[in-house]
Amino acid sequence: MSNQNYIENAHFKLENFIPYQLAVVAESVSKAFSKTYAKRFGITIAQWRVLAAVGRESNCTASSIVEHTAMGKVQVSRAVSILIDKGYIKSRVDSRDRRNSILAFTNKGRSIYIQIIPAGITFERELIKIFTKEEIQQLNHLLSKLNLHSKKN
Amino acid sequence: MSNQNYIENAHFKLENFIPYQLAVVAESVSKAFSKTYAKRFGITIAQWRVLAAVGRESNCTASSIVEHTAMGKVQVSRAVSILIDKGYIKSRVDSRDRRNSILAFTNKGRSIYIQIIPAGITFERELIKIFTKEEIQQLNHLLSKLNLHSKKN
DNA sequence: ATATAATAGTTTCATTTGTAACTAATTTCA
DNA sequence: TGAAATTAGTTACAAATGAAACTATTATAT
Repeated sequence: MSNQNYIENAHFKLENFIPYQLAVVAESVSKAFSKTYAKRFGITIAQWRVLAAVGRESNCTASSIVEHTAMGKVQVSRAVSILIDKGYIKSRVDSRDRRNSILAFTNKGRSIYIQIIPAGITFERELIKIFTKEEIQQLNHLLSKLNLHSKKN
Repeated sequence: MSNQNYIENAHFKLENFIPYQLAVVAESVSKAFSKTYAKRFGITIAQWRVLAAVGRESNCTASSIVEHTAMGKVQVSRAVSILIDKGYIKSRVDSRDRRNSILAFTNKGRSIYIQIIPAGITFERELIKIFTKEEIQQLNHLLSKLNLHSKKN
């Protein structure tokens, strides 16, 4: 089939195009997910991720969050400063390397963390209810494979 | 396992969380894809989608693009007006319903369309080279299933 | 030692985006 | 008919984003 035929016969369909499908699915999942906490806790996706990272590794630095979250350092910096304003996390200077800020939950932050993570897991569980066990394994496998190979961009 | 344990043992890992994985993969694929045409043709992802939609159905309206592209009407409107400025598409008023603008390629637009679509297909082919035939079928199946169910948000 | 480079994080500024309000044209239906 | 509602598309404004420049601190190398 020649390229020209894409004009004559309109063979190319966006909705079957994998990069497009991925983008659309990811966006609608993200939106649906953020609805589960945006209003309730007044946080954004970026802030959710930062909370998850701090929960995983307490007393971490912003840099380590950058590593664990696929967010840029600007985005992390802004999310952190908003979370500090909201009273969810606190920051102190690392005395051994005064460039580092060490981040940790406040009590308030810990208390929303333990609500937010189970809610996320519930969301995920609901999301993958449409799949069989086999399909879930497939999805995990395909996503991590894609992830590995799309990183080197 | 109690919720509290997410604090103590840091069990929750963002990188295994499906909504997160989806978002990250989709973003890096999108970025890698846009690199294949952004500089060369000076267009954005939104504009790429509009071109694809016009190529599929010549003399379409902005509304039909909204239907086919999972873009909002504001986004389509802006992409269309930029593509008109760039001389890739032209717009005329529908005489039967003067609310509609009917969109079509200019010669210049048609000529980049027939470059851009094969380039997209090449990108997709490269992307899925990491998969077996079976995995590609699985990916298609999983994405359309996810798409179906995440639409009702 | 000290100049240079590298790292952590923040801020600035320009661009992009999303929501809501808007104009214009058409349809509905009393 | 003609007032109210709907639809197509645009615009205005505020918020989010990204790139690059910036400050402060530490590491490197001569």
